[in-house]
Amino acid sequence: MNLKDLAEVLGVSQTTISRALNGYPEVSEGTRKRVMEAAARYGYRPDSRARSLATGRSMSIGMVLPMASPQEVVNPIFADFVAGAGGLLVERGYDVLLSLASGATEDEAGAYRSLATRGRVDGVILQAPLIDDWRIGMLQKLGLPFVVHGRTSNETSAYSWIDVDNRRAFRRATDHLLDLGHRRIALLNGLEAMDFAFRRRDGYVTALTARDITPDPALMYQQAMTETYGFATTCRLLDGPNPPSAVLTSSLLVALGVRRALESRGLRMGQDVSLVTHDDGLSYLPNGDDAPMFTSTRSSVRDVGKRASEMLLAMIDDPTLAPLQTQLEAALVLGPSSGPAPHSERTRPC
Amino acid sequence: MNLKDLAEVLGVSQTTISRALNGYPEVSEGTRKRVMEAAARYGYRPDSRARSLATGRSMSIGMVLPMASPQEVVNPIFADFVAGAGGLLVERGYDVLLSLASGATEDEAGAYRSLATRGRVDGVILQAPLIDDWRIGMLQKLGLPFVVHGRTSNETSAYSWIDVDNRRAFRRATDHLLDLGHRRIALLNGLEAMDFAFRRRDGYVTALTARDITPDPALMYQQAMTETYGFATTCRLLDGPNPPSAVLTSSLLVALGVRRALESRGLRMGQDVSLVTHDDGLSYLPNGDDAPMFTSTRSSVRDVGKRASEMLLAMIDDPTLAPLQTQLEAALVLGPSSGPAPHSERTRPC
DNA sequence: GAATCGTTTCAAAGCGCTTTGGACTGTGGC
DNA sequence: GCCACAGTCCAAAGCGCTTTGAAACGATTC
Repeated sequence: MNLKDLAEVLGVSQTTISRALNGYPEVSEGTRKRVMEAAARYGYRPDSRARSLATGRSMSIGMVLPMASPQEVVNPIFADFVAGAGGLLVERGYDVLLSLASGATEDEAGAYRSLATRGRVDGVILQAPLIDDWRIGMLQKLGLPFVVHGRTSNETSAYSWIDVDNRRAFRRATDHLLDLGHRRIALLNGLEAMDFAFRRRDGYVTALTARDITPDPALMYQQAMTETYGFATTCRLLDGPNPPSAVLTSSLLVALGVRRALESRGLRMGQDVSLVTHDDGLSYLPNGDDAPMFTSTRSSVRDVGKRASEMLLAMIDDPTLAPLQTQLEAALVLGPSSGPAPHSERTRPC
Repeated sequence: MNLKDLAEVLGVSQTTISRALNGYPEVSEGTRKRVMEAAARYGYRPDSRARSLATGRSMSIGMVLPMASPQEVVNPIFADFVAGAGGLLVERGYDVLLSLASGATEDEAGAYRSLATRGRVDGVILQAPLIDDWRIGMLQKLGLPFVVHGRTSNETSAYSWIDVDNRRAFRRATDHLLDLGHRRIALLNGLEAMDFAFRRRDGYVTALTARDITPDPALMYQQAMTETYGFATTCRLLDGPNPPSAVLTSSLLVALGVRRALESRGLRMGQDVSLVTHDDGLSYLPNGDDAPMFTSTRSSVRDVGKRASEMLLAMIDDPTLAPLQTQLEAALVLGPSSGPAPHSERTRPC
């Protein structure tokens, strides 16, 4: 059942139906009611391709998901982010168009270009920006509204982004540990080509140097954020000559590994060794059931998704809008995993 | 730059350009070359909405992502599944249209109906089917090609699905533990409204009864699959009067929790208590770095995603195709987490 | 030289919607 | 009785593509 058929059945013009259904005032309430009832009865829904062609709006926002090679990690934040954006998107009638791209730069560039020039989406959200990210310049050239989830340090031009203050979060986390008397604090970071990881390290380093502690490269690690990374690295650290009394990790998954390393050698978390982690509030990875198990810098990815979609839709509604920037603060949530530094440190082999 | 402009520039008809670009034979090689060069030079890309309107093909496949309430868990499998499907989709020029829906049944139904009747997608993939799932009947009525990732036990009609043999996998896992002498085996399952969880329990129960062991309800749990669920449940079990000597879990995340519970009380995994888990091969949750850490029933979600997309595209190419069914076997991967049942069991408080 | 044929190209008719500009009512003011 | 004016409705022109049916053109055949 399409518009033409429905018009015939009702004996009115297509214009009238379109107007009635889209809430225009130039149609009497009686007609509107008749039209809406008929539409419901016959299950008529306007074809979105045709509508989109006519209006120039596609009613969907784009995201490019790089398919990592089998060894690489697929963005674990993705589903929660989209779910967070969902509320507003549903309300406004938007869908998410997911364009896959191989890891290759040119393929990913092609994916963005394709989204933009073929009119598939009204705007895009860019995930996981790197310290140097060509995608931002490219999207600017394409003239498509976009919001970056995160930021790019080496980008001087103005663009819209939403980001947690990762630097501050990790500075606070580090300060928290320093306040507790810790002096040797390990950092188990994510890959530092990612801008967020870079900023976190910066916050960590800043906090240390502010207290005249020289950051020890032997305490700083960067790797894809998995449980085994946390475990193995912590074991190595504890076996080393000068083990840390506290660990700071970029992901709850890594923190789980750190905790395992501690327990495996009978060290009490929060007493013998303290642990602070970043917590994205992922739904499948809760930080404890009611009370938190880890002290964490907490920032909900769902919430970021929600706000990012708000920003993007605002920009779509009004393309003349100046770039929007939203900086969020991560909460420092205290849990039992951090406590005063012990006076002496003793370790057993892993 | 659109088709009309390009035709003017080149001094040929729109028809010719369309044919040249889409590889039709009715165009001389010379013209084709000229057209393709011009298209590249001017960055012309056909508007996909217009093309889709003209061809009736939208070149995208749909998935509905229910946005769980803040407390619920967003499908953690999602990103890896899509990444798995990505290779073929990219190659064939398909995108994924993600329609969000609140948890409410009617909203989700609306989302599917909308995808189908508005012509937004050429087919859909259905995730996480329940034991009783109205969505299958609905998609059949809508007449849109679809593939279910998983199955629905209470559905008699024929439909296309791809699924791991969860029953067999858990039967084998249970048999493996039984062979090792374990008699009290706990099952930490996912929510059993989900069909996969239901089948897993069935496999587990079947294996037990085949050896004249009556399944003990006190050893069977179902819950959203998180680390704390594994931890807390295992602690409770170990504190109970008759603790299990082995645990079978539905997710690596849960297994991590079980392991923590064991370690927290000094029990050696694989010796004092054995552990077998299902492993979806999620990229951010590897089962060990090179050697597996857990004995597991392994089935790669990425692989399933790849095959599911193959099936769906085949059905889209040929709508007369009879429903396709693919059953995959999970590999039983041996790791250090399972070993012979100890003769006597001793536990300390958690 | 006319008829036939294959190759290459094109004009125009969709696809199903929105939206512009205009037409057609009935009302009230003068 | 005429004009202005809301209030309703409609025909038709897009949106940018694909695809049908036909035309133009040499080349080939008889």
